[in-house]
Amino acid sequence: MGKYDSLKLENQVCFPLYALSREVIKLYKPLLEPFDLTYTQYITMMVIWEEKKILFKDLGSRLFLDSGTLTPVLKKLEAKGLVTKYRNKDDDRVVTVEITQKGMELKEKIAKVPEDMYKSFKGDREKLMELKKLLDDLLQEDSK
Amino acid sequence: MGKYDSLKLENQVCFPLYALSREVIKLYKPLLEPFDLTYTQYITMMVIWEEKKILFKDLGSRLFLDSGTLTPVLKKLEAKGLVTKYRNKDDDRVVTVEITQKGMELKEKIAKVPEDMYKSFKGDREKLMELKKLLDDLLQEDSK
DNA sequence: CACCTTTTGATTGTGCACAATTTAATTTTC
DNA sequence: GAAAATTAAATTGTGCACAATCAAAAGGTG
Repeated sequence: MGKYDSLKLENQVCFPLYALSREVIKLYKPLLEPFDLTYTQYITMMVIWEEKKILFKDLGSRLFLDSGTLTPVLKKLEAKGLVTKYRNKDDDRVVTVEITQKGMELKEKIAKVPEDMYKSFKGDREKLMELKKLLDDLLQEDSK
Repeated sequence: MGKYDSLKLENQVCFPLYALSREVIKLYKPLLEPFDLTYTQYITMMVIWEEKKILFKDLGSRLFLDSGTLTPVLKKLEAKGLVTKYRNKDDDRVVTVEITQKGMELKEKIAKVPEDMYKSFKGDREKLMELKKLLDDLLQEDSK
């Protein structure tokens, strides 16, 4: 191995991670466009659909996103009428995010997106599950 | 499996891909800061270090980045004196990007970054190679 | 050769992503 | 219980990332 081989793009692990991530998000785009959601808005809604009501702080740690990213995303989701936000009565610093009726209705309509995404995948499904396991492991390792 | 389980964040493959990608880029930050490079600038330099001279178009396809991203990145690298750009004499549309002396010198100095990154990784190295293989496969599949 | 299509890179506008700072409120400490 | 430390979210500024558009140039077609 040459002196600078470790500086070659093809020898990086992070690069295909980064590139594939962006490529997959591009695949989501046409599926989410009919629902007027970006990918970040979509994964944010996923957590809110599951929890119905969640603290801003917890939402951030679930998504690995900080307030600088999440604040404007939630403002847009609120403007679309999908969620509401309010400050805690006991502790004014704490913000709770809650699903609205309209937000729940979107969940019904959008339920086919993961299915469509999965169907469009032509490769080996075993490998995909293997990949997910490796990623989840590393992500957990990192967040410790 | 419940009706909406496929809409749960934990069941997505793309999410850990996206989240881990960002986490790893964050790990690069303190390593690249002494060299005044962002992660995107770093991987761009990687290709230019390897090729010495490369067409703008080819650089974009290597990095999976379009001109809207790459143009300003290269402007910054040029402003730092690491690369030069010039238009082809025969075809004025075509831009060539070339490494400078200062750019080559940076390669020497930065050579320890991949090593440091690898050393800082505490997990299973076998798994990391397995991950890279899966990612490279899927990325190649996608770009076909 | 004039017209049409394609190619190439730059520009514009929107939406993250995150570090750093700020503001406000709460908790801890002495 | 006032000062100090901590916490939570918002704000600010920088840097991508990409779709859409544009402008210029090259190449193909009749």
